[in-house]
Amino acid sequence: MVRPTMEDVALRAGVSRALVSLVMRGSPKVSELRRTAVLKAAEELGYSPHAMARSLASRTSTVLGVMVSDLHNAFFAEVVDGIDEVAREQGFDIIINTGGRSPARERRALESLLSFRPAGLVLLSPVVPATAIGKAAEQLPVVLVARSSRVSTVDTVNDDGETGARLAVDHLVSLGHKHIAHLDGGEGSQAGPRRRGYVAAMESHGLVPRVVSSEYTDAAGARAIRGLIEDDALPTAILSCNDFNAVGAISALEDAGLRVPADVSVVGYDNTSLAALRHVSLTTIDQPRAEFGRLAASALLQRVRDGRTEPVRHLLNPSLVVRTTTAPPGGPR
Amino acid sequence: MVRPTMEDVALRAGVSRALVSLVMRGSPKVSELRRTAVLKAAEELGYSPHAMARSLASRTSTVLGVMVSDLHNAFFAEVVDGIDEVAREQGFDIIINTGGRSPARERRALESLLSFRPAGLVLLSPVVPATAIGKAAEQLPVVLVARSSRVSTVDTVNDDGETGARLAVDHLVSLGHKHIAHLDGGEGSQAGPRRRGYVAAMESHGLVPRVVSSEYTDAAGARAIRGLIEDDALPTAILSCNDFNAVGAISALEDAGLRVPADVSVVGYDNTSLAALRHVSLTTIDQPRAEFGRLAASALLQRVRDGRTEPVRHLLNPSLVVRTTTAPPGGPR
DNA sequence: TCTATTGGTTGGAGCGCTCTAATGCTGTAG
DNA sequence: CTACAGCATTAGAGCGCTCCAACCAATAGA
Repeated sequence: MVRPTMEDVALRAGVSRALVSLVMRGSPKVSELRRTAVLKAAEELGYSPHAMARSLASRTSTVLGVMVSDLHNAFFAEVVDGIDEVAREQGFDIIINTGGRSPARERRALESLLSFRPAGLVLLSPVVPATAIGKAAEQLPVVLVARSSRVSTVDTVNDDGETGARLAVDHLVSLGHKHIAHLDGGEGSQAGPRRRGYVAAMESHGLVPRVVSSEYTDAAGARAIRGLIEDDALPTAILSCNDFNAVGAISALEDAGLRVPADVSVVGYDNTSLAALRHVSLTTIDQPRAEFGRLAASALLQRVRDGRTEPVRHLLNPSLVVRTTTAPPGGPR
Repeated sequence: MVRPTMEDVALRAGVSRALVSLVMRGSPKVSELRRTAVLKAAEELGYSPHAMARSLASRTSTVLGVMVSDLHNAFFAEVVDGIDEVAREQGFDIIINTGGRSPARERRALESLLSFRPAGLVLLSPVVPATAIGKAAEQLPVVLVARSSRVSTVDTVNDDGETGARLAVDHLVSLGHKHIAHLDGGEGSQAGPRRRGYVAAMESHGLVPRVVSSEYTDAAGARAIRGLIEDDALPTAILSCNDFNAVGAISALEDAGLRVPADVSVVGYDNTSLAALRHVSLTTIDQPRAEFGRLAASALLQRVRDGRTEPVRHLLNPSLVVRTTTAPPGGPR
């Protein structure tokens, strides 16, 4: 239950602690003889370096902290994949922490992450106030993903929600739809740009936008649809704020005896694995999630190693993924 | 970009470093006067303790390491919630790391986690060899979730897959089904117990078990169903190895013009959020995931703080969740 | 022969903290 | 007036490591 230290290895290999340190860090200025002796001793003792002591002594860190606001959302998993890929490539490790979508928990998660003094921090769709982010950014490089910021010291990586919404509207219009409603994401992150993009696109097509207030959940999507049906105000096409919402909308439509896409077309947003399920097969807007992660990690590493200081703002282009929930009004011909 | 140290706080508050340390750890033997002075100085400097230095000096850690084999699986998110809940309660933080279902990456993730010298380690459904786990267990308390082990030094938390499969079979039999096939999970974790439970339950009902080889994905579920249809060997009910597989099976059934549950009943396993979607509404077997996490964290903390040494084996009872994909053969009456 | 140079190796200081033992300082009893 | 608690406070060592400067052959150049 007690791990060997460098001292133990040094003793066993008959060299000094400093030499062991050099070997562990792969220094070229060690004779082959000593190197093998040290490695052998380390192996025998089951020694592996103490990352904290190392980082304390060297005043550097090879760890990137990642705060995931919601572990349940598969969106973040793919972003983390991207971060992990780049970090690993560059010899960095990542530690993850979760905030559970609550500002208080997220704050604590942030504190905890900071207490490890990582080289940098990636915050995935954080809900903490901007001031907390600004404070963190005073201490180390910070990148925000799926959340914008005016703080000039942090980098951001976002998708262009306006473009994404426009893509969806254009697709529906090209199929012949004129009555297209948007179930919006309320206060949710990125809901604003999507809503704006929808409205702008509708207007540019000379159509009347109709924004129905909703949320990022399937229950909310279903509720919104039931409301539309009650008001006898069902459009021929729906643009949901995200995939979950879209799936709820589809359920409610089917419950009401309507067929998708024959009677109503539905478009989601995010292209989660849910949308790709054969059973769901949702037309949706894809965001390059792994690319988000790669860019975030790269941005961090640029600051850490190349000492970049001017902020970077990545705005990635979403793309349309056509599956089987959209068709011309009146059904596929 | 440079964080203040205890020394800085001490200087500013006009006290010694040791006193600051006491205040930071909430020691009662500090006068109110000094305490407020120190806290004020800390606040002004934006000081927060350096977790690594602390853990190095105290030779203890308040961090639990969690290795998640696959971040994309929502199953793990809920287990982590449970771990987090207990850990937070007891003043521990958690750091997460991901292995991406590859033994090599997982090994590296393990190394990385160990290098932080956490108080204990939770491995969620790890795929690394047992020897690697045994080695880790020599250095700190280790708990395995969703993976069994014969290593006597590690604790385990699992669901009783045999019972779960039996629950599903009993449900289908009680509906009147006699031809029930199992799409199995191959080499997947926990696939064995589920398969054994299915076979035993079928036999105990005097029915002929039929195990169809499949995998834990929706594509595999669909493929298995297409195979059964081609062979003209479709049963009246299906027990899938997990929810994903079940959803794929349902798609393939519907593609073939069959109705679920009118023509074929389908039961999943895991009760993921997917199953709960109105659109899917899958009858499935629930595992108490958050409870897995809570038990895992508790087991760890017992070893860490109470010094327990005999291993603990938790085997939790799954339960049946009836939704709308099961009905008597020939359709609901 | 003496001085540089080079490559390998080492002692020691110090990273930011905790912990133990010792210190100073009251206040009360002898 | 000394003695002795009892409490708040502090100096100093040390956690496992890195890093710097010093050191020590062994070789090269003069």
